[in-house]
Amino acid sequence: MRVLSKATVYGLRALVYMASERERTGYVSIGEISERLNISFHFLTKTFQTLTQHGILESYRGPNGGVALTKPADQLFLTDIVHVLEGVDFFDKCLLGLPGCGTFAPCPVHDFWKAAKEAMKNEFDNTSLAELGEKVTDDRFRLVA
Amino acid sequence: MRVLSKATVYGLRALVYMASERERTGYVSIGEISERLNISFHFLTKTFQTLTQHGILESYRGPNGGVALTKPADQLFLTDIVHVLEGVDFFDKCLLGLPGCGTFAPCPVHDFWKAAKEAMKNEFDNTSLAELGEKVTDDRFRLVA
DNA sequence: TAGTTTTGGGACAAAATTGTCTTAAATATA
DNA sequence: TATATTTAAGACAATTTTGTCCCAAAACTA
Repeated sequence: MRVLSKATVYGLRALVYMASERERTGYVSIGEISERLNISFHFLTKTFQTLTQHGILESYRGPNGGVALTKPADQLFLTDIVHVLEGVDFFDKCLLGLPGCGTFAPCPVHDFWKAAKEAMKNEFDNTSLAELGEKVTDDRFRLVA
Repeated sequence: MRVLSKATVYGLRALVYMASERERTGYVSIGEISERLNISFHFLTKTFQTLTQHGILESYRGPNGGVALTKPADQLFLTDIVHVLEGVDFFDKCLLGLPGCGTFAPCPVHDFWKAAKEAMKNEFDNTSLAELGEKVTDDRFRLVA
């Protein structure tokens, strides 16, 4: 049951890593993140560029440059990231791929799937990067194989 | 939120179509299904071949040949199909893609995701092709754009 | 100013998924 | 037996996703 593309998975892991570095101030370099999390530097860079373009991150070039969250981590939610990286229709797709599947013209699994999506969206709406970062900092949860 | 590959989506739609043809006896040709559901004939054929190889369908060649469910539609569940087309580890994957993510070494979203997967699996375990086929027969639900 | 570090952006390659086509094998019918 | 119908199987192409590489632009440091 694969729900997120690799680009999104890497982006999320990287953002949670940033959020987990609580006390730290200033920019974090993409090189550091990619090393720590074992993610391809260039691939992550591209994902981060779209996050920057969409206001999730701000970046700064040069020595001591890098990226930083534009808001405190407790104000950035999974839904925000997923909307940018997977599209705003992420929680709005038919399980059987039918375009325009809805209450008026539903597929046979519409009712169940609608509920499942809502539960998922609810969780994503209420889970912040800060919350996930803390779990990593407290060391009971991991971000890397 | 895309969960199933196109191969699985097409396969499922086709199977539900077969189940929806209640009174019918004998084989249904792949050509008929692909026409009715607007699915590429050759692509569907390949998916059906793997379903045949895994005992979900039986096939018969020649005039009046086609495919048929190996069991009554009320004894075939979504989980059966998904296990064949997506793999038996379908309900067992980490949202963040970490290999071996589990209670002992969880990712930060493990608890939520585990529950979500269980809910999903529970629904798939208990939804039969017959149930979905009926919904289509009764005409309140659709399988095609 | 020159050199180093870092992101930005594009070209490009590899791999996986999706889709098309051709031929063979099995079966029925005339 | 010859022909038509249907699935089986594999080659192949197109598309999307994933991954790599190179060079430019921005910023710091000496």
